[in-house]
Amino acid sequence: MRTLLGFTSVLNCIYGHAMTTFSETFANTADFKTVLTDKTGEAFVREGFDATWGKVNVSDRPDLADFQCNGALAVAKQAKANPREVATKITAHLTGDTAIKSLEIAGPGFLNFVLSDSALSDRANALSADERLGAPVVETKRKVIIDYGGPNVAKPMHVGHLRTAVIGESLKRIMRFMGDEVIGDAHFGDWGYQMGLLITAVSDEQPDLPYFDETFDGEYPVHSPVLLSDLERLYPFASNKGKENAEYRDRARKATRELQDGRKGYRALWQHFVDVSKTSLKEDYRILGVEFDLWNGESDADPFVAPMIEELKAKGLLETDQGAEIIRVAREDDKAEIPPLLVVSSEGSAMYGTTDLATIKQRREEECPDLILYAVDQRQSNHFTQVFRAAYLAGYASEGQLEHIANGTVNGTDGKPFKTREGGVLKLGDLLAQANSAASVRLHEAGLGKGLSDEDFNKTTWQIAVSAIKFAELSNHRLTNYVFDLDRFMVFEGKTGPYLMYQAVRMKSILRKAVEQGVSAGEIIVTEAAERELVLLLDGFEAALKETYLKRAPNILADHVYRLAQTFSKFYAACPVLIADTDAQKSSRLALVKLTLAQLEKGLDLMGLTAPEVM
RNA sequence: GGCUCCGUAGCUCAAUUGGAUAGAGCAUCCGCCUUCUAAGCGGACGGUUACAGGUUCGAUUCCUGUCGGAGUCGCCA
Repeated sequence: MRTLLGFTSVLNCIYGHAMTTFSETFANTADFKTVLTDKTGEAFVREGFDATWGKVNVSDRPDLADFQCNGALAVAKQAKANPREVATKITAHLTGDTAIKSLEIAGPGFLNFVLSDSALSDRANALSADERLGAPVVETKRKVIIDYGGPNVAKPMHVGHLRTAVIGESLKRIMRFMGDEVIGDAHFGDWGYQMGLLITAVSDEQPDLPYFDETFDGEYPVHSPVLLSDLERLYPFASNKGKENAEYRDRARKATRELQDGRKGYRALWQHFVDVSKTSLKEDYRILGVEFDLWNGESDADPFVAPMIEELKAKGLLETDQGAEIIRVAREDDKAEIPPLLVVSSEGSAMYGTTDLATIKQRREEECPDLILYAVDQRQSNHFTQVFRAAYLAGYASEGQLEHIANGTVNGTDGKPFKTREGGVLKLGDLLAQANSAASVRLHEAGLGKGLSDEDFNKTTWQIAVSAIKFAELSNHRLTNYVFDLDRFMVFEGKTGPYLMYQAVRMKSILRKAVEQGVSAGEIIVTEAAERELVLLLDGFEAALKETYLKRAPNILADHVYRLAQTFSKFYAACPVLIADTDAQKSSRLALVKLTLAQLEKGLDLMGLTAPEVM
């Protein structure tokens, strides 16, 4: 379910900046990787090679170096030269830099950079002073709509809905933080045949309601005649009956049509369905920390369908085929056969793709986005190919402005699509409650949270529970068909959300104690190995965010955040802060803790998580 | 059958334009709480990256094929 809309064209959008596609580049780049890349690139240029060969990466041999450049190998291959000789010439241009403690040629021609402690100290202090904690900003701000969620009326959310909600929310936060203007749209599934099914089911169960009396001209009741539980019960019932019983199906279709044609009682009843469902959905999303800017539904797109069809006709894009109106979207070089987009079915109704296409038109006219991302299951990839091509043909967007951010499926521990042990669907709300209960038990077992009020204790367990679920989700690449194993997520040991929470809590604890003891943060002076490692990690925030942004892959951010927490934990064990030998060391390490906490909390926030004060 | 995605340690997952010794967590084993929270830290064990070829100085990564899994292929969404 995706939405639609569209009235008349808004000229300044159609002919304005939205037709421009931006290259995705970033502004402030002060991390070691970039600085070293610039320097090394310059060295390559001075040897007559392209600067791009100077790309420096974090070393994958931390025992040998902090950073490395593989460019000499590649350029030598192209120039048919000896890689070690090339590397020698490059290093000659890089001597005399005090930031570089050592630069060595290793193996077949790798350049190994080791940075000086003072360079690390300087960088750490700069990060401390940077309110963005080293995060990059996009060079050109764009307006982005992210379409994620896709919840439906009468269908409770389940684990499958977690994927798009959690990934979409994270991408929204990341892009927004990096400077884009981002609108999150829930794209509520509130229209179509399923609504007709519900109306039919309610009319059979409660035929005396005024909604079904066409002669009724009074005020319809304010309160809904159905509860959420009724909808959840009626929908599967009606859906099955519609499949088995042709007469029932026809009644539901008729109801659908009448609803869409504006039959008053049906509209009023439908509004109750929408309100009841939305209230429940919003509660689930609230717990998950997912916030939409728009709750546009498919119904909001409905008024735009008819004008759009006229427009498509006028443009000569529509073709009648087997009684339906279609747009052909196949291309010469297609490997797979891409079927045409069905705009009007042979029964005269709007289809899934119709709604989506109209939604693109609506968004263009109402929001004029530079980019629309669809965080939707990969199984709909054909659908989006069709819709996107149709949109390009219709001029509702230009090539590259529409992207399907596909995700894999969520499986159970048996490798099949997730089901409860009883074989049923586990409702998201129940799942969250289970996780919360597990967190509560764990906290009690550990004898923690005793000093907390009931309210704070409850808040803490939810933060831990949600972190377990969301981090498990986000640490997988979005295309992975991952196994959802709540028991494993709830163990709270190792690479889990609660681990991240725990490290944040330890940092906060140190900060509180520092205040008590009158220790204040000062200049960071890096000396210990654990400090070096931590600063290098902090420096990597920028690169991790860039990568996450370009690939629309929050697992890269999740990995950075985890490694940051892990590296801090190592530092925590190796480098006492408040009981360090000297005051300067205390101040330095305290500043490092503050910086680490700030970046960790920012990273958590970008994943839609918040750490408690105590756990 | 066509097309898409996937196949990495016993399990769940990573791997930055093709780079050095393929990394984490869990599980198993060994250490570490009279210093800031042990939901922690250190270490060990664990791999023919499904298989067979090809390109390359170098392949988990690119190409071809085989096997295995998932998905999808116009009037559902």
